[in-house]
Amino acid sequence: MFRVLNPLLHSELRLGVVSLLMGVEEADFTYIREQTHSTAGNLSVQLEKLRTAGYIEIEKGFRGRKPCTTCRITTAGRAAFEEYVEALKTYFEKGK
Amino acid sequence: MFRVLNPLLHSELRLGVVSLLMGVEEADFTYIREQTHSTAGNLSVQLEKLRTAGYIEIEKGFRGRKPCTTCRITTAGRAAFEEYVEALKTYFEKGK
DNA sequence: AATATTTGGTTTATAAAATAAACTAGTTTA
DNA sequence: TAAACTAGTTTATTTTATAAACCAAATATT
Repeated sequence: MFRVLNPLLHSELRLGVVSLLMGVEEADFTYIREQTHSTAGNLSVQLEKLRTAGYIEIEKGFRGRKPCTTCRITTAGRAAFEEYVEALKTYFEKGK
Repeated sequence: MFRVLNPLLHSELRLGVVSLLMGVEEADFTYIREQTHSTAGNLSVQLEKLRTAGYIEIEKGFRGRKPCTTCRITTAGRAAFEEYVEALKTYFEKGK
């Protein structure tokens, strides 16, 4: 009846990050922090978890002379997100 | 962009319970435990949280001579569930 | 008829997660 | 050049979820 919800995605912030990255080529740390209304500390921790899981890639570079961390979703990340959506549906569809 | 997800509902087990109760008049403890594949201890704790929040009603009675705890969703519970669904959509709709 | 087992849970303890606070390194501004 | 800001990381704290231990009553077993 109810499918298991991938705990890595079933977190408000990580879900926001992945959802955001699903819609763009890439996004940098500051932009993600703004869009998700998260603190830098929390975001840093959650991005690292997503990276460890292989759901995103993190590239540390520079924009001008300032450091700039860029994130991109991976194929595995996309698949996990889509699977999560399917699992969630079991909580909202009538009966089944 | 991303709406806040009610933390009381953003929990796999509590979401399962509420989702289940949305579709039925009432359900007893054992049935809910089976359907959600949860342990009695965990379910007991989570039901109490939902009750405290006013999302469900819990009635302790007897079926024959055995105790039987029956749960029902409240109007507030329904509203919270529907609001949660709307909030979730912001994580899955393109752009917006 | 005593004793073991099962039912239907609750309470308490532990593990895991999210979040916040403190800190670092370098940069820009006054 | 000192203060304040940017862009984060690391560590500590709080919260949450989950599991383990427990309890009372009912039923089944020898």
